[in-house]
Amino acid sequence: MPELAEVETVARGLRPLEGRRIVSVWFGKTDFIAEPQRLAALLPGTCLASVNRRGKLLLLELQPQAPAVGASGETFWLLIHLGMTGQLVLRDPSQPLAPHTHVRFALDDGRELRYVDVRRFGRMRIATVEELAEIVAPLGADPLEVSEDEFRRRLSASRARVKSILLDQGVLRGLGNIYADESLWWAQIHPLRRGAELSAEELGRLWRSIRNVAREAIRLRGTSVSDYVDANGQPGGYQKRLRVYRRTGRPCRRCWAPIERIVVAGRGSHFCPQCQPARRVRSNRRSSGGRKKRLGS
DNA sequence: AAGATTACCTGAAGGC
DNA sequence: TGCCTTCAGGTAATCT
Repeated sequence: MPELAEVETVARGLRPLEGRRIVSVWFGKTDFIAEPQRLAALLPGTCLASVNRRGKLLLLELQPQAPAVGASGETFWLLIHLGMTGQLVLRDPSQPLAPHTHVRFALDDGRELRYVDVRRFGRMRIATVEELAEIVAPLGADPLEVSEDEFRRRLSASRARVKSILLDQGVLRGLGNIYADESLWWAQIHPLRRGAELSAEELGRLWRSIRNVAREAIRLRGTSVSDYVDANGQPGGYQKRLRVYRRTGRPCRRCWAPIERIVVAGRGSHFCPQCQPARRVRSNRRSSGGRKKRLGS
């Protein structure tokens, strides 16, 4: 599943192509492309000026070389969202086409950038500067750049399940099901807990967990559980580090209790029932006096 | 009206 | 063996 770390890895793999020119474009199925004609008309002859990422969205900046009739000549962006099974792979044109190859960008160095997507949950479109600003505006904070204070403020503003909040791209951009589950395990927070009921300490743990998981996942070039490969067709390495994701019934790496799976926000959610209690942990039985009083508002 | 649920899409895997 | 059902999940649309 392409999330922050996978898309970042793909972006880094495409960055060496900056300065390359797109010679021609070939299309297969186009039902996941916003305006295929616009792509077909605008892309050929453009120069790839930069490769960037915003959350899970890839931004390819394209510079027209000789402004065509009717074209403004200004730079524009090719936006690519890999959805769930999308792949962008650099290949030699002589290599056989993988099934579900839907777009091929022929480059001026003789190579070919291919978009492959079994389920076609991915999206592709052209955007002007103004359109790009509109598309990117609703996205939330970058998990690696957000301050701890800002993170706490954003999460405690919602009464939704913390798992849902982490998946909400308008709160944080780039987290998906895998890294949400993994981060909650490291922070020892149950996925059904509500954002507004998390303590400052719990939110601090979650903030740090997300940063560590995201950084480590990027370092290991993403998680490959089903389809994900980078721009060179290579799988990532973070699947070896997974603590809960798709480990239902297997022992928790911290306490040996069997990992459980429930559905939250329509997504399989994996957690340790012992390390990630559904209710806030009572501090200490022996300190008597029952549960701690919450500070009055 | 925020929060929860469903549709989209295809292949793998499990049940009988 | 083969057919049928279920599951996987990012996002937009729809429901409550």
